[in-house]
Amino acid sequence: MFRRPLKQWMMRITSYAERLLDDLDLLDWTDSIKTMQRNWIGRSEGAHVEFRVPTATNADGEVATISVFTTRPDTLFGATYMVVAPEHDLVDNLTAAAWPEGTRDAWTGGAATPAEAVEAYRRRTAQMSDLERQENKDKTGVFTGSFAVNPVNDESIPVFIADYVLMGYGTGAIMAVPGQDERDWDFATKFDIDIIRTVQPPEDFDGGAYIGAGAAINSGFLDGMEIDEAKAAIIEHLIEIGAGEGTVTTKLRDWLFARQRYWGEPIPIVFDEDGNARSLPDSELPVNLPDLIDWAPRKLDEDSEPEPPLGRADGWTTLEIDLGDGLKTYKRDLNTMPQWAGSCWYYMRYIDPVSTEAMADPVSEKYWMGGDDPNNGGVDLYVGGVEHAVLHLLYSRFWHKVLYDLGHVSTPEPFKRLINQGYIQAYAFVDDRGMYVEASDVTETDGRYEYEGESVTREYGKMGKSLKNSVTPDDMYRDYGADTLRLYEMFMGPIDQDRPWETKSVVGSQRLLQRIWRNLVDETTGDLTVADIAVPDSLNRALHRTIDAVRTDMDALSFNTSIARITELNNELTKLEGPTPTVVADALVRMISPLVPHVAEELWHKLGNETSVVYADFPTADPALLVDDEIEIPIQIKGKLRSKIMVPADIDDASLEAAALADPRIVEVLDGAEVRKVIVIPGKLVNIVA
RNA sequence: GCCCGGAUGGCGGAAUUGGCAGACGCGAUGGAUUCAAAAUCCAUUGUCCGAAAGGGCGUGUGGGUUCAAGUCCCACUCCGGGCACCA
Repeated sequence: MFRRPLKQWMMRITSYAERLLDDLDLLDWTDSIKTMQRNWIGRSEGAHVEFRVPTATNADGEVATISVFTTRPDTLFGATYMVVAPEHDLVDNLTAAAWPEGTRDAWTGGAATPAEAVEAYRRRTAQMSDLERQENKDKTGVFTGSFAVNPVNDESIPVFIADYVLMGYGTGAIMAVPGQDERDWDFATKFDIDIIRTVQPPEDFDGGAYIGAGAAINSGFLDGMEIDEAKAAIIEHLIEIGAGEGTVTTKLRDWLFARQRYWGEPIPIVFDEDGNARSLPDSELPVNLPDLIDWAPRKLDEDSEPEPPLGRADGWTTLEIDLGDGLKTYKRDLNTMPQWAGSCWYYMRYIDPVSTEAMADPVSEKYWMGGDDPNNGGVDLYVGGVEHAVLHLLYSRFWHKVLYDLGHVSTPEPFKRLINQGYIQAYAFVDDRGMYVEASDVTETDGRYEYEGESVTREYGKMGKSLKNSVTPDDMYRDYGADTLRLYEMFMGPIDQDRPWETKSVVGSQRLLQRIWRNLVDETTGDLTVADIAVPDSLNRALHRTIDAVRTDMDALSFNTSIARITELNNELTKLEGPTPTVVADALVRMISPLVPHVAEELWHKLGNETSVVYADFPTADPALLVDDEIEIPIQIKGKLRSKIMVPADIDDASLEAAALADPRIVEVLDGAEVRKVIVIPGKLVNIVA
């Protein structure tokens, strides 16, 4: 195995970073997903600062300058060394011919010259995987032999290379301020570099780097300023002396959009004999994958040019075409697109799956995406797992914004409302070596768990191979049917909450369906037990309260409480003597049809309907039946419930207070005590302070 | 380490703006039905004291605000998820 840098296609998502951040405000998403996206984009404000290295030159032969990004320009006076990433372009230029006089042994990595030290360190870094680099937080590095000049005080400070500075973030180089940065503190301590505090820590502070608030010290004209003030002042100064400016950086990197795989959309680019990329005309699109029998990559050694699987497609890798300057032979790009290429905009095609001219007909697009109010448009409801929080949902937003800028879609955002359904989690079991064991083979006796005779401890987490705790719903489907499975899953709890897969109470969902069935159908004969009779008043009120509640709850995707309300209504039917009134049966079946489509459909047809229940409207509550003439009001004394009274629903506050104070139970409890205050919440309660 | 989310009976969970904690279901207990059982139906079920009426306590822990706190504020604990040398 060896690592090889490749030249590949990138999408410049970073140029959309600000808009991806700002437009989160347009979205009806949870704060946690928005936060994850914000953190992923990782916007931070700071400054660029230029450090001259008088002894080195850049590629143009001018005096080399190292540009750094910092969020703490106010600490510039405390910069006692610099670090550039080992992969940084300037490293070769910065590497001095010999160790300067007085170079400490620890800085040289044991090498005779800076060039040798740098070479050895870079080789070591290149051999480490990114993972190893992240895991090993011990600071390492070597001195380049060069010194940079701190632009604010002309101090000479040593320049190191070290792998704790990442090429992919900021400028790939830092000014190190050990007094105010923990990583720099660790490095400076290990390599015996000066530490100058530039923020006054509190008196009781006895730690290393101090990153809290405080007044500037040892910082010339900044002394005494608080951090924000100092930042503004130093940036102004840097601009004046031409050594820097305020700037914004993001963690978000450009998006690597090429894969060296067979399965994927081929990239519609060809190369001429000089290696210039040319895009293919519409008439050549789409570029289809060639048939390949063997798509394993060719065997390579360290010196050969890497080649993706499509390189094996003889007869496809080149084509003859006239791209405006005569018939010529071109080489195709052999990379394919990542899976995101499709998932970023697939939803657009649902709008119009038949158009051969466009992604979607613009009129349909505008209608379905709500483009009449662009800032409020997008897919009405997108339900998906939280695992898509930062990749799919960010790429997709970016892609959609590009289409928006090109005028192909009418809204700046693809998904208006997003719901993340919770994970179904499961218990996992660990043996005494700390290894996970197959959860399905664990047995429980009296709250203790055993696996192959050994005692194991129970944990809890996301289902998957690593925890060996996956279960499938197949058994439940086989034993109870699809409707019961659906109903149970929705009844288990709020849609967005993680919860354990626990199957003991599924029988309750099955019972509900059976009880609904028996309230409408005679089990022995299969005949309807529904009659076109008047609905008793109390049942009618219960029906309309249920309709009202279920409508509200379903709108809120609160299926568990919807089901509870339906259960209550059905319990009323169970208590009812005689047949079920038709209007109740009709409304009940309409209400359950989104939850249990198969059972509902069958009942719907038994009720005499010819067309499918999916075309039936959801029932509507009669507002007149939602209000009662008399209501029950709880009466508290000093916040404790002491009695309840029935009063007319439209009672005024004074009468309610009088009724409460006249209640025999209250009179008894008060026992003549002085009433200091009475709080009346109309229609809710009365609280007496005595 | 940092950022999100969560904690309510034996269990899953319910509770618009602070306003009757425990809806609905599971489990459990008792009863009806049955030769018997399953299934079904009815009743009880936070906990402690009490025969009952009724009362004390009670939403992870400790404080606070309020007539009133699961809900608001402060400080923690534990659990789940994400990110992580990001300057």
